Amino acid sequence: MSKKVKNIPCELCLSRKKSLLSGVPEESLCKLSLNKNTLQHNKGQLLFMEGTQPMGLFCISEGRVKVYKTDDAGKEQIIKLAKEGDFLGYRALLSGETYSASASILDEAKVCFIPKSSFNELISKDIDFQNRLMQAVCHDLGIMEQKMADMAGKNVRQRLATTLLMLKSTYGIDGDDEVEIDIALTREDLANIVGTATESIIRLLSDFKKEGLINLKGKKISVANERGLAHEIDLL
Amino acid sequence: MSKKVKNIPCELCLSRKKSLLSGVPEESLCKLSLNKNTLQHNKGQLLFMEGTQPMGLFCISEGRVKVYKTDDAGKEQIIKLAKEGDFLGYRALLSGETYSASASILDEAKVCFIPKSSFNELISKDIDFQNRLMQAVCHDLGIMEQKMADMAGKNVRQRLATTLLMLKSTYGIDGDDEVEIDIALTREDLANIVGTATESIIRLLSDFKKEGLINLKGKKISVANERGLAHEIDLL
DNA sequence: TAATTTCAGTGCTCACAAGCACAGTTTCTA
DNA sequence: TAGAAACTGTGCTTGTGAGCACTGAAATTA
Repeated sequence: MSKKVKNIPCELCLSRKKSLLSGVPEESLCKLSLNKNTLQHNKGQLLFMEGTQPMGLFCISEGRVKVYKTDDAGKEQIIKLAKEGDFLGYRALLSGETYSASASILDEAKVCFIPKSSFNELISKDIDFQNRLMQAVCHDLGIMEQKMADMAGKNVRQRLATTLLMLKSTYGIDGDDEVEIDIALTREDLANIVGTATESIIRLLSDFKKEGLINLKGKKISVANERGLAHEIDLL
Repeated sequence: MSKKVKNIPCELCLSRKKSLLSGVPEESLCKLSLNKNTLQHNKGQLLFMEGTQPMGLFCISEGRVKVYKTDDAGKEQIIKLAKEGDFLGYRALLSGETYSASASILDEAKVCFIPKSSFNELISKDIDFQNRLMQAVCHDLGIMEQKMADMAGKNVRQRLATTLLMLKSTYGIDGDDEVEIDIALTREDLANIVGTATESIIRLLSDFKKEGLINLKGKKISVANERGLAHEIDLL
């Protein structure tokens, strides 16, 4: 279940430094803090649902969230993963459309909800913030174009290698001679990122392990040979 | 080849009504007209290339343009098609990155080039324009997310049907009992939109024709049964 | 801690779609 | 307008990856 917890003031939030709010003056942050709500969510909890109207913006203070579309057949495609400091739901808010995807919690998370009006006020008053926001949206668009092209042009093996490298650089914890990917994803989640069947992911992960590219300890995946994985992507 | 032609003043341009410039006051438009250049391009001409630095914005006055990424193997994936009134290159300009794709002319076209400085001035002086721009970018992001999910979740037949319906609604000319798709695409272009091999497109088009969904007259494709095509997409 | 559910892993089969080779057609262009 | 080049169309073969059925392991929950 989700429950309301004591608000984490934006001006004191550690995740803020990683977010688009990092350059916003303290005065504006305090104002934001007054109007927002911090909620604690459990694993599996739905944050928002495809097709519904956005009422505000979500800012992740702690934990991980997956954003996904569900097709007519019920299969989900994960659009992106979000972590502490990330904004969610701004696309729908800014385009004036309904949510084009759903979001749900991957592990226990604290998420702040900023009402639409407060967000709009921040945008209109802070030109710098608005510019950074525009920059971020345009960057995201570039990422998404690349993902689209990858889906069309790369095979499952190449896409899995791409995904593992992305996960490593975002959620990697450096170990002795390997980097552990620290995010709670099932094989099914991984399949829904890569855009393939769960069985294919399982088989390919075990191939990668045999080839010394990765290591598997239960759900935990570690990258053992980054260059090798990168090599899988371009030339095969 | 590309050659410079007499500038089409923005305030008089017929394509402007369809563009993001439609709400911009005449005074700003005149200023824009003074600093821009109108160029006439032939089929095949490159407008900009992946990886290069954007120097300004392209606005299509006449004709059609394809925007595409080229992968390591040399295969191109068409990201989007642009027509009169569409802006090109704003993503790179606004994110401060290099072009993430190339653009080339599909048939004879007139394209205006607006230098970066003029575009930035317009943005900073016209809040309404900036808001519409943000809205447009966010909308594009939603489109691209959907395309990514389609690539992952739909088969080639479904994706071709989706593409044909999109082309119909954008480039369709109503005929007696069918709608002609009025854009000069080769079967290879179509394959590069759908994300498949040229042979597959050829075979599927001929299947669709046999099934009475479309008609083919040389390069021209006409949609004969829109509902039938739509039915191909969701339930199969 | 037993029972239930969810998740990981494996073998097997089959179909979609890619790729090659080649023939015929249309469109450039010299 | 003749020749070249680009594009369309068809047959054939092959491999990737999806889907099903099932076993075993791990994680929840009563």
